[in-house]
Amino acid sequence: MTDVRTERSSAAGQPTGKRQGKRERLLAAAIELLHQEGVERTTLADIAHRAEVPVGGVYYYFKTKEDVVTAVIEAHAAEVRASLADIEHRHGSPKDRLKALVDQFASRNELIAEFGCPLGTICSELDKRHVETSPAAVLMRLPIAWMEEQYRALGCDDADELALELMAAYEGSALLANTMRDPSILTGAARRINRGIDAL
Amino acid sequence: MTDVRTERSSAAGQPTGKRQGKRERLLAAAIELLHQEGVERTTLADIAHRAEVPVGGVYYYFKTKEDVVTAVIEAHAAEVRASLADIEHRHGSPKDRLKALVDQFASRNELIAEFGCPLGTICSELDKRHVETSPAAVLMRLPIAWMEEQYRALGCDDADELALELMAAYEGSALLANTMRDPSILTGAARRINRGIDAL
DNA sequence: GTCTATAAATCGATAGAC
DNA sequence: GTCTATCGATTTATAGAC
Repeated sequence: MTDVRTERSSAAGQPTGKRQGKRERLLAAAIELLHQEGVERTTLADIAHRAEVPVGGVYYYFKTKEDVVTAVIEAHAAEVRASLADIEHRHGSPKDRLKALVDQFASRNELIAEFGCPLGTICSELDKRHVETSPAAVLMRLPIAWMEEQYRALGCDDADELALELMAAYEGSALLANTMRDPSILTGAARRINRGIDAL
Repeated sequence: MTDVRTERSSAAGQPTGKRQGKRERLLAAAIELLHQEGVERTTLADIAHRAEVPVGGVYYYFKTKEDVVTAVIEAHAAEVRASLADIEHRHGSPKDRLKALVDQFASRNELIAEFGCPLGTICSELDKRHVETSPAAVLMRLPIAWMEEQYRALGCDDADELALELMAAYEGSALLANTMRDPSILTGAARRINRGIDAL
């Protein structure tokens, strides 16, 4: 639906200097499809087709489907880390930083009402593959640990609980907004969360 | 793992009087597996095997896999309705009723940390089947509408928002508890929610 | 190094035996 | 009415051609 072309013709550190952005296209397609269609319902053929890459050719860039999932998780983690670093760079006070994160959440309300939170849905789905430690759990811990830092900088003793509460409020609202297909559930949640931050 | 045998040898309104509890066993197995393994990962063979019914025999009791899913949703809805009716019967005041619901949530913390909220996970997963109105959305609306009634009886103008907030806090905490495999996230959430109800 | 053709396995569903 | 045997479609993965 949306055009996610992060093309960069023959750049980056590939061994041979003869690569177009095929791996990047496959990864971008996988990120979209795993979010919109779900991990289990997305086939490698779907990914290859959206990336405009030959169907069997996926296995040249990824060993297995689980490798694709791992790459998607790492891409999400990199994006979250970059977002948090950007917020830290743009805002000095912990309160402003927390509210900037809430604002950033709010900028994707329509997408989340349609397909759910990218982090939340993938965590929920990957939990069903009973691996010891879910590889998606790191995605959740990134923003939570960061929020805990901010709350701690504000002098809150229960910084860990406040961070969990904020994330839970957001993820729960994302689930309800997605289930009811109603983005306004997320705007209401953002308003309440911001009010709580101001009242600290 | 847990024994869900709602056996009732040849009862209920079947056309012929010659039915053991096979359909009931299949439904009970489906309820468990859809929760623990997920909708997409659960096969009809898995369900038949857990119900100790011949593999192909599922199709005598259910037309298609989607029919099984529909039956599971309806079973969940019936259970939720029964729980809410029971709470209304046992408690007179809206505050006590809301807190009784939170207590009931809390009684399943370990199960939820292991497999997620049965309602939340099925809503999240079924949303990926882009049907107009998700059949699982009714599951979410049942407790939300009921909570809204209680808040309205307490004289809250923003009863709808309070109900959404409570449900979101619970579902978000369930997702985090499941992702981190930590039931204490749910006990912390329940404590906060109860505090909010008392402060009304 | 890249991709086509195909193997191997799995799953939903059906036809028909008992 | 109940269930066995099997079909057809799909999907992951590989072997090997170019």
